[in-house]
Parts: sequence; C-alpha cells; structure tokens
Amino acid sequence: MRKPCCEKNETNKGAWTKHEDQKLIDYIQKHGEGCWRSIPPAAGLLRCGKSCRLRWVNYLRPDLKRGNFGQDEEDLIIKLHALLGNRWSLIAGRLPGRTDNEVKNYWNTHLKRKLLQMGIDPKNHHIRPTTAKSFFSNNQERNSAEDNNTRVLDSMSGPHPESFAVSGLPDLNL
DNA sequence: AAGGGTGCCAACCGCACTTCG
DNA sequence: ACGAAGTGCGGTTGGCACCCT
Repeated sequence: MRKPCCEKNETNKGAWTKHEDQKLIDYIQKHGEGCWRSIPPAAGLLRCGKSCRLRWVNYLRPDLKRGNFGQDEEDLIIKLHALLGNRWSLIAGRLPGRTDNEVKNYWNTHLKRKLLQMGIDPKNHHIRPTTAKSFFSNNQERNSAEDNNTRVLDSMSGPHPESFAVSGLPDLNL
C-alpha cells in the first residue's frame, strides 16, 4: 500500500488564505513550478505539494480566464465531451485559460442539466426519445433527431464549423 | 427575520500513471 | 525489470451564498 503523499497532521487543510496564496505565488514566480513536493517547505507553507499544485493550477495561475463561459466555450465542451468523455484535463487543454476543475464543475452544474433539458443523455450524448420529443418540437430544428438514436455533435451551434473535418468531428489534434 | 433548500465552486481523496534509481 | 516516489487526474464533498417560503 502506498504511503500518503504527505503527513496530514502536519499540514493545513481547507480554504487557502491570502497570505498562503501570496507565499505560493512569490515562490513560483521566483523558482518556477518545479517539484511540487519540495515547494511547501521551501515556500514556508504548511500544505502538501498536491494541495499547492491544485491551488496554483486552478486558481492562482496568471493566465486563467475566470468568469462565465461563453457560448462558444460551452459548445466546445459539449462536443469534446461527446468525443472524449470525462477526460477533463484534455477538454480543458482545448480551452485556453480554463482548468480541468473549472470545466468539470461547469459540466456538472450547468451543461449536464442543459443536455437533459434538451433530451440528450449527458453520459453518451444520445437523444433520449421521450424528452427530446418535447424539446425539438418546440425548437423545430431536429425533427428527425430521435431517428436511430442519432448522435448530437452536429446539433450544437458552434461558432467554428470550419474546424470540423468531413467526418463531422473537429480536428482536435489530441 | 429566520430557516430550509438548492446551486455553485474550491478543495480533498484515492487511484492510475510516469519517472527514476 | 522492478519498486518506490512523485505527479496528474477524475470523482466527491464541504461549506458558503443565494433564493424561496
């Protein structure tokens, strides 16, 4: 059995303070992201390396966008999720300034529900005939959508249709 | 005003994968 | 080739904020 990544009784847990954030930012600006395990003692933080990495990647990194997701980002997430499943880090990699945690949270809180309302199964992106019927009858867009359990990649209103290959799948260069 | 319910997001946990000696 | 250590990832949870009654 693997040892825990850090001595839990010797580290802080819970929300990060501004003071801790600043220490981590200062250290990484000086020394770079290097070895996470060595960062907490070197930076004077009572946190485990994992916690530092998570805080930096999800919150402190200077290139993070934050704020609401745009329609184009939303559509891209849905398309990528249809292709990749719950590979959040891969999906986030296609969204500049977004983190896997952010994408995952957004999916679980917004997009999942949105797809369900549209009559789409968020797990496999297949049309769910019962709910889809009412949704599409309102929208008059996909009258034949429920035929043979069609995939819905092409039903999204993505802003970059030119980026899709002939097969209907985006050129993701994964 | 209060309290209960719900949604959201930051952070934790544990497993899987990668790297290194 | 193998095992230990380090890192990354996805699932889950805790707690705060907001809304509704």
